[in-house]
Amino acid sequence: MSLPYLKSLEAVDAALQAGSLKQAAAALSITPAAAGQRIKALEEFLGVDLLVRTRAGLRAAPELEGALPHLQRAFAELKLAADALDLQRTDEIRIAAVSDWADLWLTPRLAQFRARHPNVMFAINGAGDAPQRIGRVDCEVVFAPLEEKSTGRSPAGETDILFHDYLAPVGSPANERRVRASPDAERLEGFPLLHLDFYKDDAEALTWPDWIARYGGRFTAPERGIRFQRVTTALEAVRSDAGFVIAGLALLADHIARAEVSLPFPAAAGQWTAGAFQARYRPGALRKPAMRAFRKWLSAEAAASAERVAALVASH
Amino acid sequence: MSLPYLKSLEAVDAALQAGSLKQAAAALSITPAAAGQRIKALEEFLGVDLLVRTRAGLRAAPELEGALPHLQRAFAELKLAADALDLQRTDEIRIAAVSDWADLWLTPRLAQFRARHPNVMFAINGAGDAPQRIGRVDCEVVFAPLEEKSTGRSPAGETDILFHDYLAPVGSPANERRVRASPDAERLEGFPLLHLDFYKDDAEALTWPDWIARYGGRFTAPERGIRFQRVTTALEAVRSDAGFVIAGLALLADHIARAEVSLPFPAAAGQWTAGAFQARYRPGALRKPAMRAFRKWLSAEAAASAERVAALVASH
DNA sequence: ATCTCAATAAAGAAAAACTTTAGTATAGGG
DNA sequence: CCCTATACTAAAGTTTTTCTTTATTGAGAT
Repeated sequence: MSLPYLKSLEAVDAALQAGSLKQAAAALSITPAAAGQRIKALEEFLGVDLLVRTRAGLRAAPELEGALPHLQRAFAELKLAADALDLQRTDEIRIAAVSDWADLWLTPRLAQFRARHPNVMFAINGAGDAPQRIGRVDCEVVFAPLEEKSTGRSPAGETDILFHDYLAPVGSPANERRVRASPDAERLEGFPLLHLDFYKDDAEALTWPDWIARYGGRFTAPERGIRFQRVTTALEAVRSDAGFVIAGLALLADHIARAEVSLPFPAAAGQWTAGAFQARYRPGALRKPAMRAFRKWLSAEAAASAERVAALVASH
Repeated sequence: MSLPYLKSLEAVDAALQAGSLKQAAAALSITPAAAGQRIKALEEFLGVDLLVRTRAGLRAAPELEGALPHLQRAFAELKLAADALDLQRTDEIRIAAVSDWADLWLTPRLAQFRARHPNVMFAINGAGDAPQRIGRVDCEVVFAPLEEKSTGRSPAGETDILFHDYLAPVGSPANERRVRASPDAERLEGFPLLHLDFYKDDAEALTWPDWIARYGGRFTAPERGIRFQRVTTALEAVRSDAGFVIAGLALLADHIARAEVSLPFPAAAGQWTAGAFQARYRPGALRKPAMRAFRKWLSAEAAASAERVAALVASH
């Protein structure tokens, strides 16, 4: 028992509720012309005018009388159903992201997106202004090796590569000054080396032993020192002059720009990661306009960020 | 408050009611694949499974529980609304036709269409197997002058020209035989002339005075005699040997073929009408598949009929 | 009369929905 | 255990619907 003209009926209901096509159209987020077309299609099919257009607004035509109460109840119920399913709240974006990326990269930039899209709510790693709801996250951000397109079937959903990171030693400005004073050969002499595990699974991961071997002269037992799982905590340590750490500049670009941390050595003495930060979108998530906008924005911001790191590496 | 995924919700409701996608699809007159897609689209959008697919059929997923009663009520109400509007009965065709055409031409042929489309119901000029309903007729058949395409705007809706008619004297077979025996000059001598007003507004209308002047020799006061408004009644008069009438052969072709009436003179002694029988379809009416089929059939039948009259005129 | 606003018409563009074809899993029968 | 029938799913491509844009009409207000 297919029932055709669902959208026409919706428009009729909306028009009667709103009192004018224009307002009904606004309520349905379509143009007035489209609203008129929906209604007209049904009227033509039935060969009856369903709405009486009067100067004072719209009224139900007598032919509609029998159906109108049903219509109104039907759409009221549908609205309840939609609420129960959270169909309405299309303006919520749920993100699960590796927390360092979220804290260091996304959060500072997000204000900008939110300024442009004031009614989009976020839930990032469970926290945020969007209430907890049914359903999985819309977007997942990870640092991972690049997946071969051909490797099996893609895991359903689109994946954007945001940016690679660039690993290089980072220290506090104070420590940087001290290092600059030392001769090259023993420049790291006396500074504790901090180790960050965040990138350790990367195929091109740069460790202190690697770095020393390539650029660094002498240093006894470069593999020793405090290990950090998270970039954020390593960053805190560096800022309190605890030593140098090899970290990804992409996540720290802002801190470097604000001179909260600095590069003690030429940035060229570093290494691009093989993997990259990647955003994976749940299939279906991109149906929401808000998600499409977010994806576009995220990709653009990521590109800008990559650009900036590349410039930093080239110039420094 | 636009509510998206209306069709998805409809499919969910139908699937739960039917117990299987296949049956739901049948109920919605779509393919099972389409039904699955509708549901899947919504599930993806929400990021939740709404239906639990089990060997024993489909069940509502827990996530759906809150919404399900609303959904069911909503679609039940919609169905009521649709019934009230007769949205369902798509297989009814309402025709308003000039009654002579309906009685003499359409009705005899309609059986053939009905054989092909057994579940299409007709209401012709208010009578028929289709119940009385709201709304205007779907198709109007008139005998009228040809409208210039350019004359103003078309009166909304498509118009098909069915066939022109051919006016010529018609009589009963008995009278025909008697006429054939008479010499040409006084061949109409002694026969009452019957006058049919049906075609009188046509630009090329052929009347008895016209005919006598052109083909007929002498006849005193050819404009006198009984006048008939309708072809059917004139036909009755002719069949009871009341005299000769100038009538349209297109409507009488069957009667001529069955030798119920006959042409007392060569058919070439006649005149094509300027106007034609025309079918005007209400805008929107052709959305119904049944209407499209009817239109196609009607046009084909009309063409065949025109062909037949032309052959009759040429041969006789 | 002229202006403004809402509604309508028409055309083209965009998005949704559908069918087709092919493929996968599962239950029942040999 | 294997085969087959059945229901569902996936992907691709096509058709239909729906929407926006642009222009026009018509009614009421200035």
